[in-house]
Amino acid sequence: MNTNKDTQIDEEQLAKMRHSAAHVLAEAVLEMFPEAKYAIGPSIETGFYYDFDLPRSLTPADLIILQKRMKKSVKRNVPITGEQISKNEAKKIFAKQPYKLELIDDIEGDTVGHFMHAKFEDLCRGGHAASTGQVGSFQLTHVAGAYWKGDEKNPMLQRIYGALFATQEELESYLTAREEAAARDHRRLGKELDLFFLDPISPGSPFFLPGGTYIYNELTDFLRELYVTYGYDEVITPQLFDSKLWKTSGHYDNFHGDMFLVPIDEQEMGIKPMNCPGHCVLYGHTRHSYRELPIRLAEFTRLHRNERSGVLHGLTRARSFSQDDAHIYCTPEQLHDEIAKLFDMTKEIYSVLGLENLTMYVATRGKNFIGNPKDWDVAEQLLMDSVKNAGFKYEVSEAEAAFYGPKIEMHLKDALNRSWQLGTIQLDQAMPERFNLRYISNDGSEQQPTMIHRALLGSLERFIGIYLEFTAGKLPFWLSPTQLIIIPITDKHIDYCYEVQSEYKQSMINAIVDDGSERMGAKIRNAQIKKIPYMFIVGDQEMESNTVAVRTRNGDDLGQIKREDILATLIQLKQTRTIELIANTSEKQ
RNA sequence: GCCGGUGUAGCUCAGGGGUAGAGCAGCUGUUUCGUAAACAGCUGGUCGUGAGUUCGAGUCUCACCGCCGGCUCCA
Repeated sequence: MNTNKDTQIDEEQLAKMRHSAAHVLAEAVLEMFPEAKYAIGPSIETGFYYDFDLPRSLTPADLIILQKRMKKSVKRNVPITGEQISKNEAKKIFAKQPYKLELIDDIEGDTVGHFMHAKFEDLCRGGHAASTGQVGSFQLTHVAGAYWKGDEKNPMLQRIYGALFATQEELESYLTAREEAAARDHRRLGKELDLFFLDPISPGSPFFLPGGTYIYNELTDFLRELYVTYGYDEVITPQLFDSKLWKTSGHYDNFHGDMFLVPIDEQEMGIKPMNCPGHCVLYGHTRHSYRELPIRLAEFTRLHRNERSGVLHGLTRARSFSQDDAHIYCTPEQLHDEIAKLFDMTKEIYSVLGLENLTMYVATRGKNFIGNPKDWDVAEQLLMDSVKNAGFKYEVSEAEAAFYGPKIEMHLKDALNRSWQLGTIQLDQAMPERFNLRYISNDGSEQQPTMIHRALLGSLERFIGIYLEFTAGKLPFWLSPTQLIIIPITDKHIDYCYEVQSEYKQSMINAIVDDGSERMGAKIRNAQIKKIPYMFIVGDQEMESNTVAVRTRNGDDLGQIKREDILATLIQLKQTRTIELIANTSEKQ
């Protein structure tokens, strides 16, 4: 039930409230620091922020003070008014505000918006609540550094973030949800479930424990099955290449800062950040007929990128990672169908994983690019048509393409609503040109193939990270490192447990026996914490009737089930890669 | 890389100039139990690293490293 039915707040109104709260925040900051320089303060998805140039760094205590001052301003409930004024007039008003002066010059036209409430005035395009009393419920959350105009060459300002919602209830539920999201953080789950860890001895390079490795291998097994049906050939290429290769590919000029370069004897070599140049060498190693095309080369080997220290983030942003990478070499005529197949494959993969909420972006040519602009235009249009034909909605991200071609990006959000790019499909005419790749056409002439770079899950590390957050660690049966734990009620049931376990091992289901001296309740609790999909409880009754008592990690008690029946069910669950656990097998019979 | 925060046992954290602590985990016993924590004992730390201040430094200063939140950059 909506408690405020008289005041249904839509997104637009909410944005106005958030933007107004930013003004109230700036007012409070200026009261506290009269010499403060203020920059910009927009509304964002869950609230607002405002950037300031201040004489000292803010502390958490400052936020409490600022919030109190803001609440006072809200209580005074003064009207927020605005008007258009001439740029000259505005420059007088903001004479001591360098950031505002710069913004005035940036704005097109002769006039700018001038908004004020009480004594506070701001340069602003508008969109406000009527008064400070109508900004909703908010809380200042944190301070962070942010470059002026988002450019790292500019000075760094202090950005104060606030959460804001129409009602106190919504604000509180947002703040609670944020706290709960921490429990789904893949870095935390990685520790709790013994999947992986990171050690300062190699920053940004995860150690995969047996459990994490199991997930990784199950994913690649799944992809390899699809590679058979979709006609891919898996290859393995070197890790380390003479810098000549990176100069040919263009990486040396465009990706230099992100590469690990090492001197070896008299030459410089580079550890591969991508597989494409190696695949081009492999393609160019032999002559190809048009009859062989498309050639689809897949590779899972490790890539290394020298990510700047401040951006590393668990599995989702690592220096060492691998991709479900492949490069497709085809004729221009085949391009359209190849891309359509890629979307079929994408849909197949993501539907098995239960991820239906991919956001697609088409990224267009940026400042750094190789090749000619006309080819880019054609390629960009082809991608937009293809993604539409595949039934996906998409957005355009201007100037976000890789340097060698436009791309489709598939994004998903993590537990804290941060968006990450997973899969990508990229078109490339430039690299075949640079590597002088050819195929013999049906008229005997040499032609240049088109190249598609594609990774559908993207980085496997990043994917595993995001997927852990999506599932809160309750992985589907087939991806669970431990699928089944068998719990004896007393020691005399242990032999029977091991007997059951050996059946499962033979069927390639990962079952363990908890033969410790704890009580059954404690063992169940531990299994629950480890999010093991199934628990079999075994006591006298089960031994006598040749059954096991089945319980799921969701707390469902399925009762006693014949050993052969539940085994068949679980084998099927694994083979079909079913996402949900079977809550009650009796319904099936 | 930049701004801010932070670093004490495997994990979560207390201790803020004067003998390094708790819970959980681990180990050893005891307990043999029917669906989310049995009991007892024991082990475990160059307090991120290095300098400095001090009679004395987890504690104060500085530098470096890692991590966390942003910014920038990207799968």
